[in-house]
Amino acid sequence: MGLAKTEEFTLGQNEMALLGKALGHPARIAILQHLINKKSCVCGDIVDGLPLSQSTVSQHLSELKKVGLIQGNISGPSVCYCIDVKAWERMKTILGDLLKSFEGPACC
Amino acid sequence: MGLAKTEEFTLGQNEMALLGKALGHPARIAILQHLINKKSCVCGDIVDGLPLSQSTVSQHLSELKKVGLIQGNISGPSVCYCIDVKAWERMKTILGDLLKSFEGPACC
DNA sequence: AACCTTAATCGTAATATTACGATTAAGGGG
DNA sequence: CCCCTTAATCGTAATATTACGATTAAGGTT
Repeated sequence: MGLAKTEEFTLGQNEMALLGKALGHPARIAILQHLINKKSCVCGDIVDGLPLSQSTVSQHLSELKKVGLIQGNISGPSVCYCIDVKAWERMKTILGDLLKSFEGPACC
Repeated sequence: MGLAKTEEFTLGQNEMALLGKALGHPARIAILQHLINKKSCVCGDIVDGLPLSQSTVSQHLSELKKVGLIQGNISGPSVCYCIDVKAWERMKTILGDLLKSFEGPACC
């Protein structure tokens, strides 16, 4: 059906999944890396650094904004995007815990 | 177009994105948690623990298998799924590095 | 061999995602 | 005020994802 049955899973599982989904496209990874490296946070610069059209990049930015990982601050005619520190810390905790939670060996 | 332009991004970005995508559904998170907790690795038990049909769970299992995170071992009439230790370690490194790579503060 | 169990695959439908060009809205600069 | 720049949104199209029932294939059991 294309509609994920989110209601049937725990809040934690859904939160992890939303974070995973946000990281689930190379353009969004590239955007985050750009912001992490603090090359610049201006939207136009992000667009210039990606092999995608302005409208497509804008869509990816709004997906990242939707899960709270980035924040957009209007700065004159342009917009400055930055990592949201608290959201990043939360992701670090949530995904970090998942990654740490498996200690081998495999069961079979 | 619905077709991600993977060729235009780096291998690292694509690898991270594939891992993110694999984690991008609560059912797959639940499956991984089940295997991590080693409640059992039998496919039927995984199906019983999820609010989804057998065929849908099978699809999620095959997605996880596609990115290498899990492995299926045929055991008589049933199949035992387990975390792939090496793939998990790699994910830990790759996503862990990304998570660690941002040290605030935000630029604006 | 006939049968049951188990899990993958097929067929199908609904919804989501990705992408782009065009348009819009908002902020400066002349 | 008119124009240019900037970035969001709209409209649209192609492809992907999610989900389920039905079928298939493979392994045991009797």
